[in-house]
Amino acid sequence: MARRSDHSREEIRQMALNAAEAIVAAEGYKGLSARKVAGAIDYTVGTLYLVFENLDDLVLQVNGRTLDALYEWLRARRAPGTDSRAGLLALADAYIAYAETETPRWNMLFEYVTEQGNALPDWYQMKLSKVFGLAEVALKPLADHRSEEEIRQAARVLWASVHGICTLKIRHRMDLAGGQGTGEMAHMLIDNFLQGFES
Amino acid sequence: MARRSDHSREEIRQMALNAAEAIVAAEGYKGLSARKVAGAIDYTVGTLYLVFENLDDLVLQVNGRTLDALYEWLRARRAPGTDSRAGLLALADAYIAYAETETPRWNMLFEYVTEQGNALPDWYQMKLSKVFGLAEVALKPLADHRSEEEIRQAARVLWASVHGICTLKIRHRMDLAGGQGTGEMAHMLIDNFLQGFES
DNA sequence: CACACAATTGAACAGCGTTCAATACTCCGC
DNA sequence: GCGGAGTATTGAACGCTGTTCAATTGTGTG
Repeated sequence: MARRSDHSREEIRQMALNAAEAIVAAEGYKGLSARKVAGAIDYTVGTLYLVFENLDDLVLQVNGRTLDALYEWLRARRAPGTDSRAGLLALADAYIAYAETETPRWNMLFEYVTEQGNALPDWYQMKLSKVFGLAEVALKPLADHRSEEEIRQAARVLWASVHGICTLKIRHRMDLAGGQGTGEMAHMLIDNFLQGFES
Repeated sequence: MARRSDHSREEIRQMALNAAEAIVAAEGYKGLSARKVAGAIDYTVGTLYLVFENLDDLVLQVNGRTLDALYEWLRARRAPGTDSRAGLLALADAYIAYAETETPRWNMLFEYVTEQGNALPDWYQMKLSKVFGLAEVALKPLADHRSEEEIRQAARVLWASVHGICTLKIRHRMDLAGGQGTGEMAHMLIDNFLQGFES
């Protein structure tokens, strides 16, 4: 076996990330293991640890790719040239659709918790703010009487709120009698929030 | 050893739940293990499996107690006899304070995911809606021109939203430059939402 | 006092993340 | 073409995990 040199370190990295994504999609976050990923790309665990610091590092890098995919998904679905309200509703619907379509992958985005409350790496924060940026842009049309900073803050509040609705629904923390759907809740949120924010 | 009969099954259950809570508080969700819990109450793993179906069952029951504790925490901190806005702000602040004070315990509440998208047991849903009910009560003073159902929905939307803000902050998904604090974000949310909801 | 019953144990199994000495290979200089 | 240097790769090993269940031990009853 050893030293086949068939793949560069970067190729192995990409193969491993692909394999990890497939495993997560098929078996969920908990189904992921170093031996499974290694087996799927025809290498052994040892090789994986040459390319990744540890399994958390691998998960973080998969999450990085998920953030990229999420950004593209949202960008492709935003409502162009419409008013703020419609733009935000489209964005919220797209986010919800992503979470429901790619649930295990989306779940992993938040199940990964840094130990000891350490911050996430810079490149990860950048990808996150790129996603948040979409909400800021959608809110911009209201910018005439609100400061740049206020818009940024409102965008983050809305984003976090839609995310919360999404989370509780998908994790079955809102399976209550007479409950609304995720989309309805997000619309109710945005409609009422914007009435306050516009005035 | 065997059959000491020192403790009833229910006593063992309570002792195990206490021990589990202490372990989670000290080492976090990932630090929890059957052997650790068993060791802490001077029994062996086998006994644990007489009392709990499996470790997920134990986690679920710890979460049940956490929901009870959270309910009491919130109830003790709500602002009595004030208007809706103040009441909701107090509730949000209390929720945020609980999450920040009892972070590992609060985290476990949502890190536990049912496999295959199965719903959570009824007794768990009951505890959840009891907590949500606090927001409904706080919103009630606006009930004159809104239906009971609308209030229920708005309460859940607000709850999920505050939860979302809390989650992203605590999991470091909003450590962005110039970011506001959790409380400020929740206040911005409630203030703007209520302006829309009241009108 | 012995028997039956049930509470309790702890070894066993398969799998986990992680490490690292040993191996197998490739490439370079001769 | 051959030997040696160096590195990519392996896979066994360690201590941990959840879970099961035959074996053991203590208690209460007849």
